Amino acid sequence: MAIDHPFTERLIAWQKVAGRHHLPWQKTRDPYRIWLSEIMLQQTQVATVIPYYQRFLDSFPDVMALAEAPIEAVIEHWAGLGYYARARNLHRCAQQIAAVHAGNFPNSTEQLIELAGIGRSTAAAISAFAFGERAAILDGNVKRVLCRQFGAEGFPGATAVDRSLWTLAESLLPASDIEAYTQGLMDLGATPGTRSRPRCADCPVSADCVARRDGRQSELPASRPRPAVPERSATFVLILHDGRLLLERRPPSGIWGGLLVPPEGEVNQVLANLGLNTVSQRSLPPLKHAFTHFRLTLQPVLCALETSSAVAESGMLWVDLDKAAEAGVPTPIRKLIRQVASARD
DNA sequence: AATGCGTGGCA
DNA sequence: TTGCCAAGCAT
Repeated sequence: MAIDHPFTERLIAWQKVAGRHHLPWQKTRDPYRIWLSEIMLQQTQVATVIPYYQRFLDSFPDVMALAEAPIEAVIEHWAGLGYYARARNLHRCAQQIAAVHAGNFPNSTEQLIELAGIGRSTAAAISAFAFGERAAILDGNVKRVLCRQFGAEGFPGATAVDRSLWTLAESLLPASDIEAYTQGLMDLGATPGTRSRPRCADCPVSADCVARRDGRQSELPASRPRPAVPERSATFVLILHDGRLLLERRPPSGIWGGLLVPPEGEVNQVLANLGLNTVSQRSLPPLKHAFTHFRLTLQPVLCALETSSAVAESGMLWVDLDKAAEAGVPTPIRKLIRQVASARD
């Protein structure tokens, strides 16, 4: 006979004495009631579900009553609970059970998962609680518990991480006591193993917890990666004349609001707008700069003016190249100016 | 494989 | 105030 993992043993023992035993859907092995609770509890907290669960059972006491009810009545009972596809699938599932299974819930995860609205985790929860089947759940609570306990890295929403967590969840299943084990996982995530400020002193598996050992409770599980920031590029025209650089002041709001920057835009367009003629134009190496919400590649172009065209437009000013870096310019512009200044020396 | 789906609680 | 996310699933 296989020996359970220490995590599994401790969790089962803890659930029996310290776990939840009086939730409305725990007083039964009726698969209908367990199924209803599992669907309502998808992405929804226990306290929110309880009143809906009781009203729903009052109106639809068994799967046949639900199957025969009009969809409008089902939706009406679901209103306010959110994720309304769950209600439509619930009704469809009841009708599938009525038609295909003669009104009796199938008693294996394999068959349950074929039904509308029942995925891998919900099928496992139903078959564990209603039929004592040895099957692994993996909901948000369990992911959090496993990531912390075993130090699993990566965002659990990513496919590869999800796969490895399922494998881990399967490997931890107990030889017996699947009900207490499954409920214990949920209870652990709900009570001591909360997302923020977990109460490790009350946790039955904190002694072996990798996150606690390393003080990384707040880092595990990893949060959703920030959406890729947009990439932008912009040409900045560095116009030099008599050892001075032409700058313009940005509008008060927006990026670099109120700061001085060289004119931005396509080179010849910028020069034409300013009524300037150049004797030379030279592209400098591009410079990357990261903002919070986008990344900018600055493409500097160095221009030398014909003397006769050295006339500044309004809103623009000439700044000594040696002083320009300190004249209230943003960091990447300061870098550019320093490069240009040192290249002239 | 990445998104959309509802609502409420929390920091 | 805003962002994050919860007993996930379907597409």
